[in-house]
Amino acid sequence: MNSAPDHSLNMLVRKLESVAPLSHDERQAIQSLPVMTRILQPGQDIVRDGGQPSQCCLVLDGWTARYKLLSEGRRQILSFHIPGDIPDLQSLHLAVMDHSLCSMTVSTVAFIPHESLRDLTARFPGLAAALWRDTLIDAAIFREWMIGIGRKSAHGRIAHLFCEMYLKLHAVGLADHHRMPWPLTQIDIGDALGLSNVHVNRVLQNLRNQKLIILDRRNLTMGDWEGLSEMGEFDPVYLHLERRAAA
Amino acid sequence: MNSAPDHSLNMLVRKLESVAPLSHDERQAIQSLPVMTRILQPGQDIVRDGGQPSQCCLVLDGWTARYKLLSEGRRQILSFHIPGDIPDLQSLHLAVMDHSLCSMTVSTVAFIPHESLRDLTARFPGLAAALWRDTLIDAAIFREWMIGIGRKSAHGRIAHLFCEMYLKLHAVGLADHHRMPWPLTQIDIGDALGLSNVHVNRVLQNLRNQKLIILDRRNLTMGDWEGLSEMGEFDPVYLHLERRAAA
DNA sequence: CGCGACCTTGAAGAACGTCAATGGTCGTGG
DNA sequence: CCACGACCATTGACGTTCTTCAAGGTCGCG
Repeated sequence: MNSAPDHSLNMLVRKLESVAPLSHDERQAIQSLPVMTRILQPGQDIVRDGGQPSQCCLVLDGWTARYKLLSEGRRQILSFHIPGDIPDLQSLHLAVMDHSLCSMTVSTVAFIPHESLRDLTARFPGLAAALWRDTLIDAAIFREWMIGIGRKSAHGRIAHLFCEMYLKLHAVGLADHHRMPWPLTQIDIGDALGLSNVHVNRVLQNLRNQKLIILDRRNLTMGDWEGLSEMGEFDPVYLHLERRAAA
Repeated sequence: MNSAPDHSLNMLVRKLESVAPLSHDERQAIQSLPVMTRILQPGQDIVRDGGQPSQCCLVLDGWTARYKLLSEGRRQILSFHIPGDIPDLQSLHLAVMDHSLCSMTVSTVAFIPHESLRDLTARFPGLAAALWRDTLIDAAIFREWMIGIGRKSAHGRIAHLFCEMYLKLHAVGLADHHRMPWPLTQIDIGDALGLSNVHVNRVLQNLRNQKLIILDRRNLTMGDWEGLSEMGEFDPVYLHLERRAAA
């Protein structure tokens, strides 16, 4: 148990500041949240479907994913999360988990007790609004995925996922020059987009042949942003990344 | 403009009370929110993709839906909403709409200014939490739809939708005895579940032949709840309908 | 009566899934 | 250094679910 005021919470401060300016007190209150940090191996469950967690999980390093298992080994991945995200923030107000959360890579996560977060949101309505907003963006991303899975071709879905993850990573300084780390397997991509791994493989080869992407050694370079975002009908409005309007 | 304390806001009081007990002051504060009521014809847009609404919409009567249009006339319906829902509550914290909202039937809706809601949530953290929770359930339903569209057969998806809508309607007293109003066309169902209307038609016929449903004159009877929920792998946990634990 | 919206039906085809086998890569341990 | 195993990518053949297109048919309503 590590309750020292280390800098793991700076990540949260920066995240929330990216959408709304924080007062000194608010910043202070976040910094003094109790946290417990853990390092996870790939594929480890953090919270499980049906569980009733008493803490939230802030991702400090690595990729995590929410998913749900169905009969006969089918799996649907619901979202990918990168440093700065709180993938199970909904558990603050929904007692029982309706899906699982796991690490996709070696990850570092910080756990924050619900109790502390509830206290924080009661004392600072502005922070409550900021966290609420965060879960709303989450929901917007779910909607966008639904649109892809429901109405786009495999090519479109994959191109869209690349565009989305690039912008998310770029926003926290983890990608640049249309190049990003890509730790996901083709099975993972398929489970996220409702496709078989075989079909993902074929589409990826096709994208490579078209020079739209270069994908090797867990790194992805987008050779043609315009082409990919058109293919995926990608419009970043749903990510609600606008810089704060008021300084 | 109708700011009289009519009973349209009772619907909201009841909704929020179904998850958390409200204090007298909180109830009072809700009741005195300013509202403007409107009656809509089927298929009318309430808020449009790209818009920046300054009010939220409480459904008093009828069904509404959120949707997004893509190129070549493709449409993905993202959710259906029934009386008591606030389908665009996310606009309180996300300035620009990333999808549209429209009426599916003749509907009555009440508009509540963002300003008033923001004031309400700043004064009553408990109400903020209750509304927040409402948007979290929304997100849980998105996730569940994603699972269906991504990993279930057409039969499973349709059966699941029937189960979900029945429980939602039942919870607000609009359905009983496994019978409910069903105002949606087969095209609507297809656009919600990522299917063509032709295929929806064939699956519905099959469900009828199996005596799983009776569907006529915009009324749906579920002949075999067990069969349908098994077919749709339906587990209502994600609806988070649990009655309040504390009295 | 006629129109529009919806449902139904058939036939053909595309996109994607399943199954099964092969090969590549990487870390581990002998 | 090499052998091994685990996991992942790749390939081919084949099936199936679902889509598309096109043509009626039904029903309610002005």
